[in-house]
Amino acid sequence: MSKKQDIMTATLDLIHEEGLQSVTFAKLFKRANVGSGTIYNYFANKEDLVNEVYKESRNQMGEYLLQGYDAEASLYERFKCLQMNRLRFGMHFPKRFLFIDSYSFSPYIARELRSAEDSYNSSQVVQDLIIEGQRQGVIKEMDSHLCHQLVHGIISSILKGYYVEKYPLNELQIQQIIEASWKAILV
Amino acid sequence: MSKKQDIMTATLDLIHEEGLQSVTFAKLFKRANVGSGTIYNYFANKEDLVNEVYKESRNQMGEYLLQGYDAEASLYERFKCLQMNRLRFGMHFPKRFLFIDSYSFSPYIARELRSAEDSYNSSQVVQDLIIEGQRQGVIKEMDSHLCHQLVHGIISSILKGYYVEKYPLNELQIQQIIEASWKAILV
Amino acid sequence: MSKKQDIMTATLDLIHEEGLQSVTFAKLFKRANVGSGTIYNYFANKEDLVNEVYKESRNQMGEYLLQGYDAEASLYERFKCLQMNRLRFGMHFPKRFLFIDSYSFSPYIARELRSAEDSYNSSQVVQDLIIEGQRQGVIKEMDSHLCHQLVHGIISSILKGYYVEKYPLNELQIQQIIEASWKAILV
Amino acid sequence: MSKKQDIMTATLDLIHEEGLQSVTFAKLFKRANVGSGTIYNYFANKEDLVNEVYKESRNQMGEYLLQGYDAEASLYERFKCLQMNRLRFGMHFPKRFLFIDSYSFSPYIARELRSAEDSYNSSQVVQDLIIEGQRQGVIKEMDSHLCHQLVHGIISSILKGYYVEKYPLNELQIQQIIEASWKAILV
DNA sequence: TATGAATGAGTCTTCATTCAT
DNA sequence: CATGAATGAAGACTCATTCAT
Repeated sequence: MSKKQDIMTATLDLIHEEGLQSVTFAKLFKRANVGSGTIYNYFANKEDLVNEVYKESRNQMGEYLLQGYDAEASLYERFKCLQMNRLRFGMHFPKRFLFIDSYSFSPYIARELRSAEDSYNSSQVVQDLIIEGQRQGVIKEMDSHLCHQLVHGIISSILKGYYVEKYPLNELQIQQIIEASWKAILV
Repeated sequence: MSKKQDIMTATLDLIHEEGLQSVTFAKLFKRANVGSGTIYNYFANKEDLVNEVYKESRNQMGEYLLQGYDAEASLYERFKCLQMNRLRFGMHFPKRFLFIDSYSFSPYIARELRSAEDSYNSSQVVQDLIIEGQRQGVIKEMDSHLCHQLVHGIISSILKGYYVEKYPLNELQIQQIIEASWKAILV
Repeated sequence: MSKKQDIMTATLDLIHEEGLQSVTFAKLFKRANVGSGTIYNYFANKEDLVNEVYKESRNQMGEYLLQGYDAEASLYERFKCLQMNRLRFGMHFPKRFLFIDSYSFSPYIARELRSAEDSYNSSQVVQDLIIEGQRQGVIKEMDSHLCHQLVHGIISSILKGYYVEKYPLNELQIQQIIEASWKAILV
Repeated sequence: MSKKQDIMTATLDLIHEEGLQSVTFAKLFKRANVGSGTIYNYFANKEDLVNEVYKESRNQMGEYLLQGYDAEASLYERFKCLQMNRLRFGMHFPKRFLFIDSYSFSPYIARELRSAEDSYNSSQVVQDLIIEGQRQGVIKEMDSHLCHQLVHGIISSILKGYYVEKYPLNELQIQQIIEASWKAILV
C-alpha cells in the first residue's frame, strides 16, 4: 500500500508544481522513490494513475465538505457549514482543490469520473438545500443548478486569488465571503 | 499576416478541443494548413506561440469588457455593463474565455503575462469602480482585490456550467446573475 | 517435476499460438499457473527454457520416428515406416513439429542443439537406409545428406499445407505422399 | 526513396542475421544510417516495416520465378523452368528466400499478405501446370494443392540444407533435384 | 521450493526543432 | 517566406530477472 500511495502523492505534487502536461514518468519515479516499472504494478498507465488521483481527491473533498453538517440546523447554518467547509478544504489542501478544479472539465479525466458524484453525495446535499430554501421563499427562484454553480464558483474563485496571494484569508474575510455568497442568492 | 493568424487560430481551436497537453505541432500544421517549418518564422517555439495566443485573447477580452462603458453612468449601471460584457464575452467566445480561465493560474503561461494588464486596463476600471462604491458606502468594505475576484468568479463559474449545458442562459438568467453578483457585494 | 513440465508445456503452447517472439514470461506464468520466480528454479533464463523445450521435442520426435521400425524388413518397408512415422508425428503433434521445423535453422536455438542428434539416432537410421539403398542400386546415387533432406522436406512441406487446411490428409493422400517421396529418389 | 530502401535493406539483413525477434530499432538505425525518427516517415511502425519487406520479397520472388518461362514449351520444360527458377532464387537471394519461408506462417505477418498472391501470379502458373499435366495423364492424380506443396517443399527443404552447408549445390545436384521432384509426381 | 513485488535496462514511438531547397 | 524530410532527445511502457519472505 505504501508504494502505491507514494506514487499517488508524488503525482499530485508534480501536477501542482508543474502542471499535468509536464508530469513525466522520469520525474515521477525520482520523486516517489520507486523503480520505473513499479507504477505498472498498480496502474495500467499514466492516464489511469491520474484518474485514480482525481477520484481519491474527489472523495476526500466530498467527505470534508460534510464535516460537522447538522441536518437539523437552520437553513443558513447549514449553508454556512457547507461553504465554510469548501473554503477550508481549499485552504488546507490547495493541491487537491486546484487539481479537481482544473481538470474537472478536462478531456484527460474520464467523463464518467468528472460527472460522477463523490461517494458522500455532498453535491446532492447542496442541491437539496437550495431547493428547500426556494420552497421556503428564502432563496431566490432560479435554476437550482445555476444557483449551485454560483455559490460554488464564488469559493473557487476566491481561493484561486488566495493561492497567488492577492489577499489574505483570515476569519474576517471568510465571514465576508460566506455572507456575500448568501446574500447573492437571497430573494 | 494570414499564415500567422491561421496558426494562432488553429492553436486556440486545438487547445479547446483536446487540451493544451495534446496539442502537437503535427496536428497544428495540418489544421492550419502550413508547413512544419513555417511556425518558426513567427514564433520562437511552442511556449511562445501559446503565450502569444494567451496575450491576444486577454487583449480581445479586455476590449470587449469595456464595450459601451459609460464613465458617467450610475455606479450600478457601470457595474452591470462590466458584468454583462464579461458574461457575453464568455458566451460568444467560449474558446478564448476558457483558455484564459484555465491557464491564468497555470505554470505554462509566463508569470509576467498572467498578472499583466491587458492593453485596455479593464481590470483597473473594475478595481476603481469597487473602490468608488466603497467610498460611497454602497459596496461593502472589504479587500478590493477580494471583492473584484468575487464578482469575476461568479461569472466564470456560471459560464463553465453553461458550457457543459447544465442550464440555459437567456435574458432571465442573465438578469438573475447580474443581480446576484451585485447583491453579493452590497453593504 | 510437475511444475517444470507445466512450464514447458505452456511454453510450447504459447509459441504455437503467438510465435516465439511474443512469448513473454508474464504470459507464461499465467498460463502455467506458477509464480514468476519459479521458472528460475528450473531454467537459467528464457533462452535456456526454449532450448530445453526444443531438446525435449527433438527427443520425442526421434522416439516416435522409430516406432515399429523393423531392421529386418525390406528397404521399402523400412523407408515407408520412417516416412509414415514422420508424417503421423506431424499430424498428431503439430505444435512440436512446427516448433522443431521453424527453429531448427533459427539463431535462437543453440547451434550445438540444432545439429545434435536426438538420443534415438533416428537421423542416423535414415542416413544408413539411404546409403544401403544406393549400394543396392535401388536409390539413386547422390549426396546422401541431400537425399535425406529431400525426403524429409517433402513431409515437412506437406504438413505445413495440412496445418493451414489447404487439403485433407487421409489414407489415400498419405499413400500418395509416401509413394511420391519414394519415387523421387529411385534410380 | 534512398532512405526508405536503406531501411528495408537493413531490416532484411538483420532478420537474416539474428532473427526477427532480435531486430531492434536501435540496431536498425545504426545499420541503415538514419535517425531514429526517420523510419516513421515511411512506416507506421515496426510491424508495418516488416510487412513491407515481406511484400517486396514476395514480389521479387514472384517475378524471378517466371523468368524465361515459355508457355509454349513442353510440360517438362516448363516444370523444369519453374523449379530451377525457385532453386536459383533461393541460392541467389538466401535472405529473401528464408524470410519468406520462415514467416509465411507466422502471426507477425498480416494474414492477407501471407495468403496473397504476388503480383506475378506465379503461384497460379504452377497450379495450372499441374492440372494440365494431370489432364494429359502425365502427372499423378492427386489434390493439386498437395502436389503443388510437394514440389515447392522439395526445393525449400533442399535450400535450407544448402544454407547450412550440408552439401554443395552445383549443376549436377541441381539436375538431380529437378529430376527427383519431377519423378515424385509422375504417374 | 514457491512466490510475486520491485526493479531498471531496454524497447518502441513521439514530437519539437533544424536546415537544405 | 514557405516547405517538409530528417533528426535525436525524451517520452511512455515492457519484461526478464532478482530477492526477501
